[in-house]
Amino acid sequence: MSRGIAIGRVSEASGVKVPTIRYYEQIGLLLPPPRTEGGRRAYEQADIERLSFIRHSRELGFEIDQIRTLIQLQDRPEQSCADADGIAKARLSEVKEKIASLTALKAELERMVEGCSHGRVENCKVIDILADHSKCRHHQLHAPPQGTKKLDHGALRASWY
Amino acid sequence: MSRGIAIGRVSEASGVKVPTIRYYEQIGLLLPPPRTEGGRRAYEQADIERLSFIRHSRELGFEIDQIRTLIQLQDRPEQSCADADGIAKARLSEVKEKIASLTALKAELERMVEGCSHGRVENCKVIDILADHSKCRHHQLHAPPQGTKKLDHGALRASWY
DNA sequence: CGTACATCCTCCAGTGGCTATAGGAGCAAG
DNA sequence: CTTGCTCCTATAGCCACTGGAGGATGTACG
Repeated sequence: MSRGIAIGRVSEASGVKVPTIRYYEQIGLLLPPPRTEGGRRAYEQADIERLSFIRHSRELGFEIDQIRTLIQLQDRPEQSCADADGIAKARLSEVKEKIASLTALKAELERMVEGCSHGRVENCKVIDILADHSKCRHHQLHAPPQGTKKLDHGALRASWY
Repeated sequence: MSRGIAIGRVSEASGVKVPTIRYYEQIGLLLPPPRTEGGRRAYEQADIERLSFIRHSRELGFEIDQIRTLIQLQDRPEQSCADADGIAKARLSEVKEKIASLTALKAELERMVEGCSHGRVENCKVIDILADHSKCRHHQLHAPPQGTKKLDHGALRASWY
């Protein structure tokens, strides 16, 4: 019995949801495992570890393509780790930038909320500041992170924060 | 001559790209303007102001649906601004949470980068920490923001940061 | 008046990283 | 043998846009 671990167990053990595991296989991030006679995926312990690696990387905000590179590096332990270091450093400066942006954002939102007289909309600081950009202080907040080609196409996305 | 402002001018003046303006019209965020004989959109100054409002709101990370509500409020100046205040406060606590998450993330990335011996992958702290989740410190980092229905479906999205 | 060129139009497909649903098959326990 | 759980594939949807094809319109200049 149990030649291979079922996808549900792998999901539980790795913390990656079942459809996400199948998705990772589809995009070539995870090797297709052998199947049982009935056609079900039969994984091994190593797959759980790989998925944990992927999950942790995603939690740290690395993109799928970067994770692909990191996995390749992991599979060649005799290589230089300069690339891995570079990826991590790039991510670190992204994170620093985002913290800076969000901190400026926080200041402005606080200004809005504190200035709200809790009366009617006509005197509301929240609406006021939104309507008149000149009343705000973060004019240069939104330069997209330098050196990212992938995010360029989504200039104003809320999710950028 | 110039009965109405062309979409290109509006785009320039508001800072919202042309296709995005058409998209906003499509999803009902912006009223369809009258057209010229040739079928081109003819805007007024008020549209530029509305688009500036939208852009600024997006920059502050508000979602389209929230902006819809904010616009409705703006159009009824005699109403209470409690709703606007609520939206801004909700956004503020999201931002605070994200700053906290990112700060934890930054700490872990710094630990990875500092620990890197700049040698081979087999001794690389970066790969090491990614592979073994127990070696990291942010286990409880990623509870999705409470009270957001819209973001629930993207649990691990990198863009969340 | 003709022509070159900028700007506009609609429609549709693609982005990232999944998530959800439909419609079915496999499999162990009672 | 039936109940109920897990699994399978395939497809569509999410957000907030962005980009391109292929064509129409408007304007500046000769």
